[in-house]
Amino acid sequence: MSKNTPKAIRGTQDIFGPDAEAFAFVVETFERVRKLYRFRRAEMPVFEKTEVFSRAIGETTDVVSKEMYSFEDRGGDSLTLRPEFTAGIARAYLTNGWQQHAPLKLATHGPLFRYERPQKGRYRQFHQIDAEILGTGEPQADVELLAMADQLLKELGIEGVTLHLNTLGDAESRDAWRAGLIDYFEAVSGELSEDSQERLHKNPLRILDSKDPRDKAFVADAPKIDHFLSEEALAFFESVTSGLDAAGVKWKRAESLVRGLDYYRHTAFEFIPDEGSAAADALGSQSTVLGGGRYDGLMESLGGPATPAVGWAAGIERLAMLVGEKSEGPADAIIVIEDSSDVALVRGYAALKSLRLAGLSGELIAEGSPRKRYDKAVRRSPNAIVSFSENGHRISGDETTHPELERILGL
RNA sequence: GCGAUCGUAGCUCAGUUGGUUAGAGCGCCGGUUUGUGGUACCGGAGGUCGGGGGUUCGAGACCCCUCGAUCGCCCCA
Repeated sequence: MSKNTPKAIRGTQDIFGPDAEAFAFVVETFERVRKLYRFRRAEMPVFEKTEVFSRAIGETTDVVSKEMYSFEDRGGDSLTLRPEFTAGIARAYLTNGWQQHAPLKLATHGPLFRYERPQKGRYRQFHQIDAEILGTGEPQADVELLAMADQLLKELGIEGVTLHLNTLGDAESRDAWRAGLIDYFEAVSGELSEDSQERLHKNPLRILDSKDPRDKAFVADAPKIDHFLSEEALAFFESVTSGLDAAGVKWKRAESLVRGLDYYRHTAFEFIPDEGSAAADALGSQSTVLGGGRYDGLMESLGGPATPAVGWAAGIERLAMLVGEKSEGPADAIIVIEDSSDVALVRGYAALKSLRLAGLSGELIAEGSPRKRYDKAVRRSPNAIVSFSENGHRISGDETTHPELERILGL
């Protein structure tokens, strides 16, 4: 490689080979499962006005305050490469009048951008699959969404991952809990980690998540959300959990699970690898594989009418790390031209076309030393090899398929 | 933003306390061999050792800067 060749941008990836196959497998499985649950496809722009994200996600969040790819376009507007799906979907819902379809089940996937330090399972351009149910505040929407997530992980063959579930309550419950936590941690603030002293006023809920042993000592006795839950919020959560039980979705209560973005209310959840599992090992410290929750206040922050909604997103790269080796699979047939005659090549082209019209996959090997072409074909391990020379053809591979192949190729 | 480890052919890696012209395997290209066959042998192309500066008679190796990768912290999917 010349030193003149530009390098890829930090934190971006060129995905190829088994990794690309695993990536495609995740997306294809998501597409299949999403149809089973009757979620409709939507495509949103990759960039939006910056305020779409800053207003929806919250100015003080890390995502908005230091991780966005923002730039000014030629017209002087501040635009931002989407750091997540939900805000853009909410904007689309409002600006297109999708209220008429409520409750609306949407699915999408694509690239997201966050200016973070790259790490295992974390990239600056990364990819997510995403599912949302917009315009309904019914707990059955939460159940439906989680049932789909659960089935998706099963269809991907991912094991050792558990649904961790919590409720943040409604806006009042959440605010009361937050105030309670501040009181509690303020009393011992001198003994908390530096990070948590920072978090105390910015985002006290985050302290509950801390990995620092100094914090953990106090987290166990910190006030629990359950004490602050209004009757309605409690009833909502109970109806979600009983729905999950009925739908056969296994879950685990995670009292200290919070979500980083300001818009979450009520249900919050993450699918996390079990400790010591192969999945935990494969993912490293970026362990949440799928996460989301209810965001009843989000639409209002974008100037829309109060519109309840739930959603989740999952990192395609992280899922791909868990699905195991995927390979391309063998070609149905490879056509080899075994000499340099024009006759053989012409017959090869014709055979290739017939093959593909019949719905079989295949390719042609007619380059390089004729003597070595057959070896090349063998190395690709196709189901069959059809070789042409000036005065004939030969088929190798599973003999029972030869008559069928000869019929298709007109031999 | 902070910390640790690491950058040598397309890939995986050797390269001794600093010492001539930097190596191997795989892959690629060609030749011979074989001829229902992932064979064997021979040959070839491909590197300003991530980049820049410094120390030295001499640097792939030592020092500084920089870029990148990997793994943690943070954050999150």
